[in-house]
Amino acid sequence: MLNRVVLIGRLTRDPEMRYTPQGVPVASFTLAVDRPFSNQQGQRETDFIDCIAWRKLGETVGNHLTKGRLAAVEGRLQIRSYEAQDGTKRRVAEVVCDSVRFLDRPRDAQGGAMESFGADETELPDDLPF
Amino acid sequence: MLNRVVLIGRLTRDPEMRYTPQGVPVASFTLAVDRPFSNQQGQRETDFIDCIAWRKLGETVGNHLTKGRLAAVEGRLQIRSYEAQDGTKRRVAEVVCDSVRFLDRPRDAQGGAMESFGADETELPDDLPF
Amino acid sequence: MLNRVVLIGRLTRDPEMRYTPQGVPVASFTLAVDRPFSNQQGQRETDFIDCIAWRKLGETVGNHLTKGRLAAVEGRLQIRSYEAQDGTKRRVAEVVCDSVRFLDRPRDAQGGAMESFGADETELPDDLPF
Amino acid sequence: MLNRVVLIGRLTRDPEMRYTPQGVPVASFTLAVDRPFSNQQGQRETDFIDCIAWRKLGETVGNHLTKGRLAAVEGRLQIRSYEAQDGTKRRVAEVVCDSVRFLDRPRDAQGGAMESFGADETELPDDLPF
DNA sequence: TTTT
DNA sequence: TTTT
Repeated sequence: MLNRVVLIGRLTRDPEMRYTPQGVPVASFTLAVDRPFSNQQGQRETDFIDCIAWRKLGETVGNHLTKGRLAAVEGRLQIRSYEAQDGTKRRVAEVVCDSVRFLDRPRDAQGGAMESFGADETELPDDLPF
Repeated sequence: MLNRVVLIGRLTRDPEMRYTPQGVPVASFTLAVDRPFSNQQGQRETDFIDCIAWRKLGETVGNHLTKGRLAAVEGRLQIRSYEAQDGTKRRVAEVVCDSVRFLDRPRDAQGGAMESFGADETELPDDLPF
Repeated sequence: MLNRVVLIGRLTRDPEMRYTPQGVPVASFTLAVDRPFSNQQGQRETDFIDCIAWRKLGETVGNHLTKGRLAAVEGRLQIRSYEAQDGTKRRVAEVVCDSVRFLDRPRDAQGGAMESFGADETELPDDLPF
Repeated sequence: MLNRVVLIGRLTRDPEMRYTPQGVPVASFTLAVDRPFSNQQGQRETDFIDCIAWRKLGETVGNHLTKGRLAAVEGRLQIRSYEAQDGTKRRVAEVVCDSVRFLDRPRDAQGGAMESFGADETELPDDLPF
């Protein structure tokens, strides 16, 4: 019923772009998200979380995000089931992004504002000041 | 840049419907959200949080939610400034809803599924199973 | 850096309790979380999301939650890697709970308040009313 | 019952430190959070959201955050009611922080990791790798 | 492996 | 009262 994920982390590599047979773009990337605490050996651990972004948001991710960049992601956690080549059932967890914000390199050479993109970006404000 | 609020609480009264001059519906309601801890006097405290829902989501809220109902709200926290009658500046905080889920009365008399509404509800899935 | 998950769903079965060699309790359960949209075949899909709760929160979950119950979970998404019997690397995703709220059966026979438990539950308020 | 806020924004000024009569530190600051959409006049709007951090987290905020810094905040939305000098009831909204992450200046001169602080920071991991 |  |  409710499924909300918010992550801040760094891309482990450049996003991978794919296109459906219908030409719908989808970007895949992995965020390295440090855990808040050290483990019992005093080491900082990291979760490597797969993310996907569809359509315009996917294109924006593919065009602008690169390995090492810091990003904030909002989305929902999706569990996909599939059958592996050996016939066993496997499950894949990934965050389907509703929005992706770029948190480093806040200003580009032309002095433009920090890039920030949402799946539902539009010229119409979400609430009108009537 | 990122502004995400998730609340679960009960409506303190029936939602109030208004319409902009252009006829855009907007529902206002207040959620009573119990704090997780008791205060030093051993009393449970409650935050009364104002929420608004625009357009179709607003109509759904106005048509289905009533005083006392349990709801989960997702949205963003908005601070509006205005001038009071005495000329002083005031600020109002409210959560602009992206989605509202109804958490009690899970099945109606006809055995229908639990009602659940999102601002961006559509027949198109957010991610296509290609 | 930041890793926050909020879910509302129903338990697919009773929680499973385990204890570490040191006696630390941990409860495992799976939430069925309906997706907000129907897919292209007009079917409602569901994500089955594994959750774990440690220590006192785990005991509370084990003592009170049962198959079919509606719950709200807050936590962080953890990806664990392990080696399968066939020597291949596998990954498991699970939500490590910070808090679990029980959303149905809001009042018990004695008229007590809705049960609600957090990992950090305490008599000390998080912010003091000085 | 559930009250979760996640914000990313910039401090509008240096945090203000106070101490309760018992000596408990509390830091107050305001985050400027840009809205994702432009309004009908094509202007980007901003929400100015008051935040407070108690105890050790408050001290860390006071010691490290300054005007203009980019930060991610997790917490809960609290509505405080009080009586103004003219006898009218007023309400104040503020986010009580559970954790604050510093998002710019990711590495210090010594090459140390990005600073990141949580109210519940500890050497004990939240889940043990048993 | 799945809940309503 | 506001940040970039």
